[in-house]
Amino acid sequence: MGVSRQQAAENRSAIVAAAERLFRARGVDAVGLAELMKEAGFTQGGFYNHFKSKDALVAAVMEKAMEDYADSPNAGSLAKQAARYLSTRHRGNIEAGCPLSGFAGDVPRMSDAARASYTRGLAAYLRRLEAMISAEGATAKQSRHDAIAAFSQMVGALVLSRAVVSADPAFADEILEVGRRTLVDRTPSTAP
Amino acid sequence: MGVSRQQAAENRSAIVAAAERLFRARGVDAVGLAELMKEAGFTQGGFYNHFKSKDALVAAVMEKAMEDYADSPNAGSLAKQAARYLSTRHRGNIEAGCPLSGFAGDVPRMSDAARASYTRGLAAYLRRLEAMISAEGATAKQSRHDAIAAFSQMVGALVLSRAVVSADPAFADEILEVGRRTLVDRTPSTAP
DNA sequence: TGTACATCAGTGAACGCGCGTTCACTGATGTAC
DNA sequence: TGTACATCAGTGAACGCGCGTTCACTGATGTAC
Repeated sequence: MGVSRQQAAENRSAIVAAAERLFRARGVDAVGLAELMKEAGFTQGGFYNHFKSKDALVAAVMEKAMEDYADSPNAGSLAKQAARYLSTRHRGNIEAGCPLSGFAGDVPRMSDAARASYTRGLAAYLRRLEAMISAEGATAKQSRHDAIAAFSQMVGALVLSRAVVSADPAFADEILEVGRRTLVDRTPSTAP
Repeated sequence: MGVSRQQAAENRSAIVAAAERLFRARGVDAVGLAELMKEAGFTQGGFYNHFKSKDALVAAVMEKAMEDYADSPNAGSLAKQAARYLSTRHRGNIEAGCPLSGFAGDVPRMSDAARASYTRGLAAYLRRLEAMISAEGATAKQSRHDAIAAFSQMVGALVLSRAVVSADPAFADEILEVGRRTLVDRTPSTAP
């Protein structure tokens, strides 16, 4: 068709963005390239002008998701972050929510490149939580410990709540509620 | 071939068992019926003598996984249960480990029947944890809260550790280690 | 207890379909002179 | 600045393949008498 280099780069981004949405909502294997390209506004054949395989796209999606998430704004305090993370709104928004929980279950089955991106993304996010906890007065070591513990709690509660929400919404809400209470009311970093 | 009813029932169980292993290791979509039936020791065509569709098999797998897990032995105390749950051994054994974490990420995309089984299985497992916490002296309400919080922590830590273990094993170990410390050294149910 | 027949779990080939990937072709963009 | 040509992102049809599912057939099991 003849398209400027800038336009081509934008088109590539559109493919990655469409793929991220579809992959998160339905899983990588359940989304075909034809559907994906159509969703992004192109025909099937153009895919290989941008990626050498579907696997390469998956890696690009993970890279992009982690990059975007690193640029997302902080809530201000760990308690506020947890309250937002463990909201029904976030639970319902798997397509655009935290990719660390959205992709967590699928990552072990992805390519080396995708897993490496995920791992870097998780490390970066934990550093953000650490910084927030540090700023609230904890030691470095304690901050790291608390960040990992708090995020495990957040991811576990979100994933479990999502797993049961359609079959038992009240149960799903209870899981989020307990998570919020645990993280918000926690004794602030004073354990030995 | 002509096979007794008991033999047929055993064969069905073999199919479900093979499916559970393969589905957990590679995901439902990545496993074909031909491969699955071969793994169970049969030819492809026989599948539909036992299940009306692949979806029905998935539901049967979930039902069976939850039933088996309900029958698995307790570790004795919450601390011991957590130590076992957050071991590198359990992390490496996704095929036979806790199905609540093994399937957690995939459940939202499964059929109503599979999601209902999962939800019942989670509720049952939490009741077991509650009973253990109760026995350690907590009130009923506090036990429920603690069970949900502890299990969220366990699932989150295990899922995250599995996600990063291949790219950064030390990081993965750290996540498990923090989870164990948090659950084992926790103040025992004395918060308001 | 013995015989005749219905049942149904097994086999293995075939079905249509959508998958990931390849291909020949188009034509505006970008470069060389 | 203008012309000639190479580049390459796009199209859309086609490739082989493995998918879930269906089918006709087999023959030991289980039932009826």
